[in-house]
Amino acid sequence: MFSYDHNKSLGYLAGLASRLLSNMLGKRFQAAGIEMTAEQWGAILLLLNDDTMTQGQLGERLYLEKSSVSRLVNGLERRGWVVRTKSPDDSRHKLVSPTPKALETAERCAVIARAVLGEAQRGMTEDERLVCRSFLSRIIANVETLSI
Amino acid sequence: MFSYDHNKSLGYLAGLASRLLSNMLGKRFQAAGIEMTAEQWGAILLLLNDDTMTQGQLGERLYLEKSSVSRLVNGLERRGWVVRTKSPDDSRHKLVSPTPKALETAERCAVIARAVLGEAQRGMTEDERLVCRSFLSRIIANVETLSI
DNA sequence: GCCAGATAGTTGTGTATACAACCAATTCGC
DNA sequence: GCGAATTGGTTGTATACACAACTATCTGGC
Repeated sequence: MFSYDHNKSLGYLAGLASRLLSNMLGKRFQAAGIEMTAEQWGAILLLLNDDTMTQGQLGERLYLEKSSVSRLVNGLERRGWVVRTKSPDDSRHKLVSPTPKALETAERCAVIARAVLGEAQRGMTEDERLVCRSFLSRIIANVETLSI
Repeated sequence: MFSYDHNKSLGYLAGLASRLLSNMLGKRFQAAGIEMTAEQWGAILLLLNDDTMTQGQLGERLYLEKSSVSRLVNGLERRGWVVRTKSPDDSRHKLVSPTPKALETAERCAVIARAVLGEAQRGMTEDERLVCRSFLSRIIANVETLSI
């Protein structure tokens, strides 16, 4: 007989957890009147930390293909959370910078995101959180090294 | 100043890990001449274990919205891996059953999937794997209980 | 029995993502 | 310096997903 314990597979569980978390975060944002998706939230956080980066750098940090970054930034720009400018050094680069409006919105999002993460991880010890974070980080590093 | 350690966030790491794993799995399938996506693989595994289920049951197991299941099954049907029949008991239900071709393909996919998972988790102890699996399972259970 | 409400699935639409093909700008080999 | 290769971004296309609106079927209250 065929057997494969997919339900126990790390990939399956990680995908499920992240999908459910993203959905919940998006719905909570929406319920608070904030038109931000979970993915936009991830990008805004990077931009508020590093202030300005090129789309390529954003893609490296988010592990996104450049076309995905392009469309992601379109959404952020449309909502007025970032501005796109051509780099004076290399006019191929587009510099993406967060606006004051992004900061203001992110303050409210952070409260919601912390709450969701906290509720999702309730009952877990700090030690477990650390093991899991480290595990996932190493998975990411390992998969990056794999070739097709 | 604004600060939020998103890079350390479980949701971020889990999303990244699962996305990279899905991409790699899909590419490996493709390289082996198998036209199966990671998502189809997840569904096929469930169907080969339980033989026949309704789309609703499939959605419950995969945590997918019914419209997503509908389109997922479309893809599986198109490739001849499942057949859809109306349930005789309740003609609203569509029964989804795997075909012999699905079993044959899955045997080959399982080898690839085990290899990818193994490579992704290399260097990790069995104990860490267990902690992480349990952690993610509890995250999923917790998020399910949350209300908007 | 019948009609209102519930349930299963499909289709329309919008977002997220990858890959391929393309354009524009830069850099490198010579 | 100039043409070729490289790099950064955009657009076209395809898959994956959610939500809303719809259809068809079933169930329960009466």
